[in-house]
Amino acid sequence: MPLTRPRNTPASPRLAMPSSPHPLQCLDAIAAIKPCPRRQEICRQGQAANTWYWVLSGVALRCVIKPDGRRQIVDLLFRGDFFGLTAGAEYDYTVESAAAGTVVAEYSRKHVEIQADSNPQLARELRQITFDGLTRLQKQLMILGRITAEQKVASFIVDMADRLSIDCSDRVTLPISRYDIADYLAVSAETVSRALRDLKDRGLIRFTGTRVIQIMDREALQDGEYDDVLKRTGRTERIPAHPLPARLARTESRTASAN
Amino acid sequence: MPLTRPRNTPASPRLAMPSSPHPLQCLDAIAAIKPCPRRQEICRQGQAANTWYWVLSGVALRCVIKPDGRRQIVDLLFRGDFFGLTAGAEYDYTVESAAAGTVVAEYSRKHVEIQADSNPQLARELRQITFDGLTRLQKQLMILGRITAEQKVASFIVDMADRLSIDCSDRVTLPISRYDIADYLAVSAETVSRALRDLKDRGLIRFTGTRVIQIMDREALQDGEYDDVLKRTGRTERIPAHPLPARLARTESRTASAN
DNA sequence: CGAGTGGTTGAAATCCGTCAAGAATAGTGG
DNA sequence: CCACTATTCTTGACGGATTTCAACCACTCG
Repeated sequence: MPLTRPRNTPASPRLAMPSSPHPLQCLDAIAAIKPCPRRQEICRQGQAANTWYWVLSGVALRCVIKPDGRRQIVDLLFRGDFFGLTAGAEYDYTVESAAAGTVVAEYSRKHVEIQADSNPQLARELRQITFDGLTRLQKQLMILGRITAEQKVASFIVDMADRLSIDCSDRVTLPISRYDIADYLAVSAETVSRALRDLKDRGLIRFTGTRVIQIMDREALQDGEYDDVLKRTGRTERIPAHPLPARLARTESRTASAN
Repeated sequence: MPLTRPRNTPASPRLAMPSSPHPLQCLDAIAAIKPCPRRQEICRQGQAANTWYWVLSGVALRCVIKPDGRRQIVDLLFRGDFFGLTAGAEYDYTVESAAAGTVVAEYSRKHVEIQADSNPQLARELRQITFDGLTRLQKQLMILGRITAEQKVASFIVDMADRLSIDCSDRVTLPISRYDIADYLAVSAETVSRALRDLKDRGLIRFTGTRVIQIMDREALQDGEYDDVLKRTGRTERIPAHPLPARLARTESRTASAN
């Protein structure tokens, strides 16, 4: 399968940023493009973990079913994010697309690893990719560690703005429903709704649409409560870190399509 | 400096390494051994991430200060675990020893990476190490995602038993204080104490010492919910409205604890 | 022995999940 | 373009769970 490369072609008109190729570019030849209808399972917990994925567009949810039967969303995946990498032989999570127009590239794990054995640069990129996943998980861990639901929701908004906004407009379109946000933050959907209202009433955010938020006071959102200066330390900024492809190009208006 | 290493380390419970001695063995030459007194900082958030660490013995806490000033412990590190691997150029967490007799091995990140460039096997091992870290974080995410504090504490106990018990005696010595457990589970120390008492009163665990626990009913500890009412009632799924993944059938019987 | 740490317990206020119902929105087919 | 329906989102009320503040106990160490 020849495969149209995501880089500078299909899914999105723009997304150039031709400076650096994307991490797995040398593997395009073995990749398969897979468009996913809304709510389709891409990989399932328990299956043999033979494929690695790269999100080309849209949104995907990495989730696990908790012992009490509820769903816990462990990671949100947007364009440029990878998933499918595991420690064991099987996936220990399920990934499903969360928006129409979601497209992923599939890479054979075995082939990638063989390639990596003879390509140190690729090996480094794989390491970097995994580190990025670690960073996302740790960030989420910090959000779940917040005490009040309002703080969780506030942190979530800021995080989404950081990941989805190209410009610094502090405007963000929530990529998932309130119910999914609830499963992501481990609170009830009703609580999410109430927290958003409270944040609005307190003037920290403003709504342009049901899912479109204008951040009015980013500081207060992050700090959660009173904004002492006690935690004055180099606000660890976003880490563009590794040569991610065009991930930051025009992500803003997504979700607009369909749904 | 050839160093003695904790052979049978089960960094990843499953595919341990029966074949190779330890992942970074070929790097012993560049490692430095560092004993850490209790409560000593091993690396600090914001510092240049130039060193990778391997825990030889004892306990270490990987933690971050939350915007509200509280400490959140994001990972517990025992013998055989690695830390210090980051996506960016700086550590985005602080690691401190949590028990007397903690010893770590220090590896120069640069040297390791150079080695890995010419040693595919090492590169794979580094990947595996990182995956193990991912697995730990996801597991912790699941624990934080539990609803009640009692479920969090119960899950924590089982997790500790899995990681620390050599035999399958279901007996475990908690490696950290109630306060640290609280920071790890994002609840108050008082709640941890009460949860432990409740678990004991319900017969799910038994205390041999303040920190020594005998697990009496592992099933009940993991599943979290107590016996009757709540669980049946077909309350398996809420929100019939939105397209939840249809699984979760798994709510059926589960004999009450007894004992 | 007194100070310090770690652990436990009680009481009050608050927060959140659950249940229930109603509004707003999007999608579909005519 | 409209009606119609399914989904998503919001709001209220209530009870239970957790945080907070406080005090008290056990143990260790100088």
